[in-house]
Amino acid sequence: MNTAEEVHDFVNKGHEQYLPHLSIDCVIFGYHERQLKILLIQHHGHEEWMLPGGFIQRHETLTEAAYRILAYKTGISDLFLQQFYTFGDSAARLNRIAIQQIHNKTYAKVGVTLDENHWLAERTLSIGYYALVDYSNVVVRPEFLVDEYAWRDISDIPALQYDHNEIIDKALLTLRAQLYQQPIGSNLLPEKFTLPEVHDLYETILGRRFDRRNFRKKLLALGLIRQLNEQRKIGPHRSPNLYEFDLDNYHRALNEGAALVL
Amino acid sequence: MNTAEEVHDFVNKGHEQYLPHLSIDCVIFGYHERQLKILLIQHHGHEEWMLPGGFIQRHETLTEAAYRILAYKTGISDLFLQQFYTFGDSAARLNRIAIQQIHNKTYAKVGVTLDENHWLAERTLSIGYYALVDYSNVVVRPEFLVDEYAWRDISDIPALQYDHNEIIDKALLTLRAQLYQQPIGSNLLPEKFTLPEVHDLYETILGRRFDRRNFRKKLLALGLIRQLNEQRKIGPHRSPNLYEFDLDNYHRALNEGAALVL
DNA sequence: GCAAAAGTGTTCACTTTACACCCATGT
DNA sequence: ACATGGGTGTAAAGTGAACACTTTTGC
Repeated sequence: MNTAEEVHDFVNKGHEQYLPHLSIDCVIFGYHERQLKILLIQHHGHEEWMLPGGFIQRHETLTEAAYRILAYKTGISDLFLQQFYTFGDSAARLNRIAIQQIHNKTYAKVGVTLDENHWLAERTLSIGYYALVDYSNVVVRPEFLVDEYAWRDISDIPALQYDHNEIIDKALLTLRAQLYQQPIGSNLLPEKFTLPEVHDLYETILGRRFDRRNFRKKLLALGLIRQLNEQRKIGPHRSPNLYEFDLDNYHRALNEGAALVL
Repeated sequence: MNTAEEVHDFVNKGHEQYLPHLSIDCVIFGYHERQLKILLIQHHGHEEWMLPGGFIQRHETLTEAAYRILAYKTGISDLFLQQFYTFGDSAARLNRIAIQQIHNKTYAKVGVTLDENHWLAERTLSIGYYALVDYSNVVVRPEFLVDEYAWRDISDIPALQYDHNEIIDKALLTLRAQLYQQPIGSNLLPEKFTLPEVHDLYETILGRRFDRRNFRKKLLALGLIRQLNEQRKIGPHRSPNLYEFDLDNYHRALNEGAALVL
């Protein structure tokens, strides 16, 4: 939503287009310079940050909704996107007065006050999706109600609105559990990358250290990566070899669940 | 719901008590005689079977709703219950006319016809939970709209209503994946059990064979089971030893995720 | 020549797998 | 005594973990 008019439309007629009681919240993991970050937004009139999200259109499938929202927020459509949990327990989701107040702060910008039976003020369960993106590919789209965007390091997430901290915790748990079973990486790295880059990616996401030699052996043994006959120049140091993912083996491993990590 | 009156109330005023657009469907796995079965129900007036399920009350949390529904259907409250996915993609969920017709078949029993704006006829996403129960502990509760209950072997599931076959497939996948990471069994077996019983349980759920000797070694090495000084009489054969789960280690392994299986 | 980062192989310990014979029980 | 199912140990292979020195590069 980019104009006050669109926001008015959404508030007044959104329930015709979208399903009430349900939202999608996205934990967008971006990796950059050995740091794992999450995209947060700050709505107008709020101190607290929150996860980007959206609603499900009545005519679209749930998966379509998730991809649409992600593409809208990040401009990326070819990404790793995974539903991980549906949240409906938090006290913050059951307290309608609090929810109404939060919305009213936001929509004050367009001079709207929701009454307590407004569709946006109703109890809403949230379906959590997480995405893995190459940080540097993301061009965040400005929106009328969003004052600020920020990539926050996962070790530095502030207190968020609703139960969004809990959602992030669960997303991280799921991401790490899946990383132990499935190779993830082709979405977080450029097409050609160096071994230290994949290595750092895994160490960062999992918060553990891996022996460089063993790590390389494993990736090669699984056939996930292929060494190229090129190097990268990185200043006053030895030039690292470039590698690429072997996407055939990579996707086979995704499906079969290869134990990637040592 | 046990009377026509309660059903009327539900149809006419259910939207005051329950959240629309959302339901919970339960895949209840029961293990018996080396067979893994799923509890199915058949609504009045229908050929097709379906999964037992229910709606979320406006004032209760999602988890509370799941336990309430399970306890209501099976009479069991101490069970392993796990949310595994939320379904909102199937064409069967988007076709409102088909949904309306299905409901009308059911509620014909109480002489009700839903119009197309009825809350039950709206698009509904389903949050899938699976449960593991000891088959022999379940006393299925009769309900007014439910003609039949059946434990169906997982290799013999008929075509079900809506996308319930897909839900079962996903539940099985998740159950098996979790079984590889977490020990599950204390809910599917009596307190005291023999090694062949656990062994068969695992072979049945995972659809693989395990070497008896290695299987025992593994369970004992992980400290998950304890051998008792008792045997069971099983007719004209050697009496097998009884074991019990070491619940301390068992729950530690549940949390930490011990690689149980060979 | 030196500082910084990348490259590479071997050994040891442990875990997983494979495998076959004897024992207990009831009829 | 026999049919049926349960009990048990050992050896070989494979996998994971530990470990340190050399090479390249730019300044």
